[in-house]
Amino acid sequence: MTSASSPRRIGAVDSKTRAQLLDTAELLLLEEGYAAVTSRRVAARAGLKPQLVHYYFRTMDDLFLEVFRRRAEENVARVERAIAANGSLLVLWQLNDDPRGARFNIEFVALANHRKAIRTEIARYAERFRAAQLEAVTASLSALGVTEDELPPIVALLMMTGVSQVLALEDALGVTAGHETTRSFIERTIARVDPTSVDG
Amino acid sequence: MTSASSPRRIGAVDSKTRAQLLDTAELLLLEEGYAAVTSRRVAARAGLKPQLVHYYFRTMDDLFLEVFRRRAEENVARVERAIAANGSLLVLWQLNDDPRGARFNIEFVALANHRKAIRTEIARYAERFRAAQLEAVTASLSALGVTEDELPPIVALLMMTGVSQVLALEDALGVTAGHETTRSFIERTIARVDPTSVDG
DNA sequence: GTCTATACTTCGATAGAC
DNA sequence: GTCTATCGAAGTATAGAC
Repeated sequence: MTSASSPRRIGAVDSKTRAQLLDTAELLLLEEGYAAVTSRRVAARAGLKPQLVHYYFRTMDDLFLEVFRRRAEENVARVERAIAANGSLLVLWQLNDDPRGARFNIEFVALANHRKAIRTEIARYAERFRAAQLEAVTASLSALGVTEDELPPIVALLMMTGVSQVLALEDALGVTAGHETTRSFIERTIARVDPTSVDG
Repeated sequence: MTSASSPRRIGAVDSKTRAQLLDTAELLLLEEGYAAVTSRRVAARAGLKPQLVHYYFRTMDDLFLEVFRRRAEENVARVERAIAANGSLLVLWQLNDDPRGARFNIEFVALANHRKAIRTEIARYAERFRAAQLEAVTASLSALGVTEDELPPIVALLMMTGVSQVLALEDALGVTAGHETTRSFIERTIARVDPTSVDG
């Protein structure tokens, strides 16, 4: 499905150079924010010519979408794998408590506010990711005898997601007061309600 | 203190036009993200000439900092006022559960990642804001007989902050599944532990 | 697949007239 | 305080040679 409308040539998706550009774009995104991801800067950082960016990606939006999709697919897969192996609350928390992933999210949410074409894609992923995690949280809480009334799974999940986002976000600013207290409290609480959780 | 080093003229801080530029910059920031806040676009949206932006703000960083400071001061003041009047958990939650404020935060955290000169200022504010709220949460929980062991105030605060951030962030993407459940659960829980809380 | 060359746009910032 | 005029840098994107 090589999009017939445009006469322009586009490089193969399995190209090594293409992958390199995606890696560099992601690096730049995390280090300096989405606004630093320009064709010139990505190319310079990768030691390539700027025109190659446009050879592999028709527009910069295409590049952003590919950077996003690649990591998003990996994240969903990682969560599903972890859940299949051990869907405990502790594992879910540890998957969420990932500064790099959280910063990635922040950048793309901000980018979605700037480039509307990207918003839909991110929203779709957010729903998929949410559903996968919700299933695991629901199963966990149910197995532990926690009822919907006591703590709805979606609330537990949003809390987990929210706290880990804030921790990562503040980390990026250099504000870390109370972080250790919070992390250890959460881990202790999980260990208390779910004795089967084992730290890996 | 009119910064002697530069020969360049800078407009008065109490100028009406200056305030208008700040309003417009903030509007643009919320609607289209920080990358859309350029001198040309701010001016166009305000019905003014781009050069006026540089007349009132030496650099774009200065403009961003002023937009940030203005709202930050207001936020801190609002929280302090609310706490003085009624420092209940419910009021604190309602102050945090403000989509506009949360989106403002996201944009500036992302901006801080892009413009390092702005990072320090945001971090300083984050600490101030955190301290003001922490004081109120600590007092509230203590008055309710909740011990540090049961729930450290900083943990309660980070959870509140985190959840409201995630709700606002998802709202912006158009993802709202479970939001109502979460809001009502939090409000019910607060009402349960703190019967003095009265919805306003 | 990568290069040179290039068109066009938008940006930040400044000088100087009014 | 606002205007005209203007620079130089950086951005996206395309055409066509190799």
